Amino acid sequence: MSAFHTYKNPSLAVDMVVFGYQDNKLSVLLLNRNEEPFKNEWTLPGGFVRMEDTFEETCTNILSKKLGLTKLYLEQLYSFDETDRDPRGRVISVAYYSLINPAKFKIVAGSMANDVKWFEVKKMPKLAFDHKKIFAAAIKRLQSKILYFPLGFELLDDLFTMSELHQLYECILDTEIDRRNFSRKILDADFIINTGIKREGVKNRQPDLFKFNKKLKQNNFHLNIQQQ
Amino acid sequence: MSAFHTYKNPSLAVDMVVFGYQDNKLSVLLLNRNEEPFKNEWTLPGGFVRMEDTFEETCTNILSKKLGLTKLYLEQLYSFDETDRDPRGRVISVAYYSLINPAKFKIVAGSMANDVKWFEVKKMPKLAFDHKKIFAAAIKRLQSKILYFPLGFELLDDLFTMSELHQLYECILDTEIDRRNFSRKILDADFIINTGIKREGVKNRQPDLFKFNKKLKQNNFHLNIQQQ
DNA sequence: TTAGTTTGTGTTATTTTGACACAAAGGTAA
DNA sequence: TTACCTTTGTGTCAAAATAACACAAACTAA
Repeated sequence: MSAFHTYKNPSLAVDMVVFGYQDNKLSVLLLNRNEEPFKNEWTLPGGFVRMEDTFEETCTNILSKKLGLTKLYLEQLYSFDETDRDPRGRVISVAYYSLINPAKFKIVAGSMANDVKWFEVKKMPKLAFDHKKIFAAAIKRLQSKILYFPLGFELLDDLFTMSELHQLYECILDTEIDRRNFSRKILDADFIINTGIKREGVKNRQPDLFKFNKKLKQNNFHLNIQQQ
Repeated sequence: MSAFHTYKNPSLAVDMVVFGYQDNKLSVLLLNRNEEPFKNEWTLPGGFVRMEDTFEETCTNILSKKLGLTKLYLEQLYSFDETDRDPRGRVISVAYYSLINPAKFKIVAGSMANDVKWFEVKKMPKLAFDHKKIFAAAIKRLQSKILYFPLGFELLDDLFTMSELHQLYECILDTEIDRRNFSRKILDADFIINTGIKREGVKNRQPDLFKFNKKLKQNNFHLNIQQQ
């Protein structure tokens, strides 16, 4: 195409909605900006995409180098393209969301921010740019995807009890789920049945722990939980 | 962010999977390129995003100016970012898919292509770039979304019979669906019940035509059709 | 008219779901 | 240890959803 070099290109960035689960609450990691625009306001972690990096590489670099987070579940969410979404000029944002177990990491505010903090999804502050919209899309995706894909395990320890999983689902879906019916649905799910996931007792913990094999994630299941 | 102007930005393009339904077959619109790279090979329609245009504006411009298609259903699919996906250099592709009723338009090959043709999804030629991957993602999205959102109507005339709709679903999902159970599910769907969609006889056509009001699209429903 | 096809309605067995009873197991405090 | 409470596992059952199919009415084509 002859026009290949005649266009000026929009800038390209990634923004990430990093979910963590602690104390039976779902939280999101936010940075307090130390530069204009939106200085001292809260934003999603993000950064520009370099010519030689893929989106995932960009995400991984930002999270690992600046926040110390590695080996995360990452999934592309949507690309946000409104022409006025960044006051500095035209910036496309490719949004990703990530699920992490906060117990496994120490979050460190790098040079890019005054502060880094977990905010419960029900107590979010005002967000800079169009990040409120990105956050809303991420919550919606998480809520719908967890019904047919075992996302929840990313947020828990490798070993967890059925009731921990149950509470996680109630928290994410923001609804009550009958404990006994939930348990049966999980145990009937293909990814448990087909792969022989183990249940075992572990010292000093309750006797019904699941041992979760990360390889099981690929198997689909469907919970069909009714929203209240 | 001080780095705002120090990055060289990847080029940004949109590519579109335009679905049409004719003769009880689902087809996709492809262009035959008249320039290198991939000269004389088939590709999805697409083009570069200008600084002042959103993705949807870019899509609309390409489809209307070059192919004569207007007022289309458009939905963002995914953004493809592999660094080597375009031999000319780094090009991000934001993929959209579109549903049109081919009977309403005359497709014209503009200056950008040798030829424009509908290809049945089961008889696709080799595609240039990574467009095979984009096409596969679009089919998958269409198949899953049609189960809970009334997408199918975009592909039919404003008036259509129940059996036309039934055949469309069988075709898209590539499975057999019991005619009588399907009919009941459609009639029980919220978007029919809540809005009082009309059924009426029309001269010279079968007496069970639906009159489809475009405003109804917003209402969700769930068909829960079993894949064979 | 007749034969064949398409379409609308009804029936039924099976499966899935939601709600809940109850017992077993584990923890805690005396 | 016992008594009591909490947590967890299994079972039951009614209601709802689903899949399969019978049959009659309407239409088409000859």
